[in-house]
Amino acid sequence: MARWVLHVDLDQFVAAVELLRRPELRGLPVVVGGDGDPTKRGVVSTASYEAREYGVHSGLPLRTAARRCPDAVFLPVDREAYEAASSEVMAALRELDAVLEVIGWDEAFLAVETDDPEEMAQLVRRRVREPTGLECTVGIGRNKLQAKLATGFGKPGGVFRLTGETWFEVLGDRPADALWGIGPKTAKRLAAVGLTTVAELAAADPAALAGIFGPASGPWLVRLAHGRDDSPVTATPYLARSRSRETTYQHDLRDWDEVRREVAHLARRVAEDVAAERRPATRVVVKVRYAPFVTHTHGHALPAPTADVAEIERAALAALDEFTERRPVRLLGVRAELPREL
DNA sequence: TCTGGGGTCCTAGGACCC
DNA sequence: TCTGGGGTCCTAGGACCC
Repeated sequence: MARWVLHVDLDQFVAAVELLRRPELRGLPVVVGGDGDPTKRGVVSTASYEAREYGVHSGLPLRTAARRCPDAVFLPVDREAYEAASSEVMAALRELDAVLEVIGWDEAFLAVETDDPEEMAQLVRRRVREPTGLECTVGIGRNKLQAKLATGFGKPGGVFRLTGETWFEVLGDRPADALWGIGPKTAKRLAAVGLTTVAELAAADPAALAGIFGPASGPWLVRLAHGRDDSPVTATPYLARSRSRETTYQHDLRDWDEVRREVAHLARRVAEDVAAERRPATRVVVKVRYAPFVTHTHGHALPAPTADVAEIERAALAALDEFTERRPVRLLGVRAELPREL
């Protein structure tokens, strides 16, 4: 029997959960994001396939979505509902004879031993659909990278296999940012040195790219373009490296006393989250996004690791004091870093 | 009328030490 | 008379992902 990696990805997950409890919306353009009011600051969390026809997609400002698709039904984000649905899906996947690595609300890898991965993928789709009513796509690969990329070609509701034998045939002529980990900025820098497609990046000299992108990132980009990935599928429980809270205000804050109160409030919420982890924070960082969307951070290591609310609040306010520009503020955030071990 | 919230990892530059 | 070189830690910022 051969080793395969399956990547399971729920189709339009957030919208699908909403459609389950509002079947009357099926077939309509549905947009989930913010508090459901498309005149406010916020972005699209997930758009139904019908809404995507209008150019509405995740990350799009709600106001833009409303302009592109005025007839869409806008719904507020309901985290708890999605977390509950996600738990159901992951529980169903855990029933399978495979190593399960959960990588998000709506995504997971499975390491399986089988001679018929397509049959296994269809089994996965049934095992998810039966208890939850949710559809998913399954990508098949020899490693996580191949499986993850395969999923995109199987959507929606399909199964797709991508291996070393078909990698360049499927992806060679695609733009570099089709790869998992290459975004618009890196794609642009690659294009500037004449590397536009996956095949071109794969043929590039790792040492030359190390000079441009750094000693780890340069060679990694070339490995990525070859579809190489030796990271294991691991069921090891996830240990958070940080906990953070941030808020974009509907109206910019101009009063710095209010900014201080908001940072204190965010710090207390972070401290509660940290305490719930039963691990101390080692560092506290404050983020300020000014009205023109310019973002800065200041932070310090704590004198000693602590989960104490008052100490974390004090550290956050001390970090805030390092911001000397008192211009209108659009967003405030507080992040606590946690030790890697424990 | 712009651009959420919660994360991870990498890089670069300066401090500091031997 | 010219001030090396390497390692590591800390901090800020950037990029990316879901």
